[in-house]
Amino acid sequence: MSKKRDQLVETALELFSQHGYHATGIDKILEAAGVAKMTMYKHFRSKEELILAALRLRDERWRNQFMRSVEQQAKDPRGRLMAIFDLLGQWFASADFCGCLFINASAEFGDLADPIHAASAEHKRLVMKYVRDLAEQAGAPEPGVLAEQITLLMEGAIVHTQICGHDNKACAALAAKRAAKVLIDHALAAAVR
Amino acid sequence: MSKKRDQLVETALELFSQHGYHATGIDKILEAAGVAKMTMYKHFRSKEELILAALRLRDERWRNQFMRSVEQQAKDPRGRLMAIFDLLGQWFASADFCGCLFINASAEFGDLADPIHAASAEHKRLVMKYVRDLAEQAGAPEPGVLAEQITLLMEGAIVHTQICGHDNKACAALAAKRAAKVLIDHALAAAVR
DNA sequence: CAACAACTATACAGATCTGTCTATTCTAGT
DNA sequence: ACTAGAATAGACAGATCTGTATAGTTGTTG
Repeated sequence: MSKKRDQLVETALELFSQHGYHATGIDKILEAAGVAKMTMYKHFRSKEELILAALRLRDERWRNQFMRSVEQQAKDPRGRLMAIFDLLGQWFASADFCGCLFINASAEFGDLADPIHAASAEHKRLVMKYVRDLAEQAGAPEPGVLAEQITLLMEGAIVHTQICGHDNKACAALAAKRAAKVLIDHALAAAVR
Repeated sequence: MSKKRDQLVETALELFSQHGYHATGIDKILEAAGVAKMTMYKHFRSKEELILAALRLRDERWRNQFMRSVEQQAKDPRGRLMAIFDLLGQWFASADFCGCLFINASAEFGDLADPIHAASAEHKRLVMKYVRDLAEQAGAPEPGVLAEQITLLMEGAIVHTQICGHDNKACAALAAKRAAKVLIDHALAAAVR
């Protein structure tokens, strides 16, 4: 489509990740992207729309990479559920880890009716649905419950790492993985019975 | 101490909870608290110091109430670990639930060196230490590991509820509780062996 | 070349933000 | 009742924010 538009969304994504949404002014994004202000307002009606566009891009990219990595890391559903936490560990260890953009967005835009908050909720819903599908394939008798438990561990690990730092190499991811193993084994053992 | 100072911190706490830190201007706080601007700047050098004071108050109150409730809800350490999630459920169901102020602060002030971020990290450290003590009393062979797992579930439940809403009565708290039960039983079973 | 769309630079409006200054009033302790 | 400290209102500076308006510059395509 438009090259300038892509540059804008890309730059916005980076700056929002690093400094948050309110703290990142339009002018900073424009300067970093090398785009004139009027060009931006041709593409986006407001800052809110730019945020939403950035979140859409992030959601698409993150989920695609997440699902692709999970599926190439293990072939069986149970292994894939476990692989989730290895991927989190890699993510946490990356230099540009700034936490989850959607969790951060929900923190800044707390109103449930806010479109930005709604976009975050939708992202989490989609991630959880994917985990649920894996749990179902693995034969969990209550895939929804297992998926929610695993999702809680994921979100907890993300937040904990963001707050307490990721010096201790993916510590939270390891703890989450151990916990997930117990929960998965427990759920699948109940299935066999 | 100073009545006006207390009003300021109290009001700041409420507004920061509802609208976030950057989005809440000094003027809004002053108006809501019924305090003049110069009075505030007599007590606090800057907005950052007001935020830190609000977080200190919150940390003290939240942890005190949390520990008191946990300890009166159950007498044995294992029951207390489980009781954590009943308390979370009550918290989530309260009308003024806005997520965890410290998680939200870390989202807005992402820099680990930021004093506000550091205050959040310290709060989480203290909460986890308390959980660790409970795990130790319960006889967990690796109390640090169990504490981290439980903490991850707590933070996950908080974030998930904030993002996805708490209509479905403390749903995330229930899922977390079920997961915690499995993890605790697993840890303590290993201890007996 | 001509025409049309995309983009740019720059100034601007109007609001809001943090923090300062001054001059006045309230209030509590001796 | 007097005085010192606390709090007040309100204006102000200077920065920054979102969004608009204008006029000029590219670049592509027929």
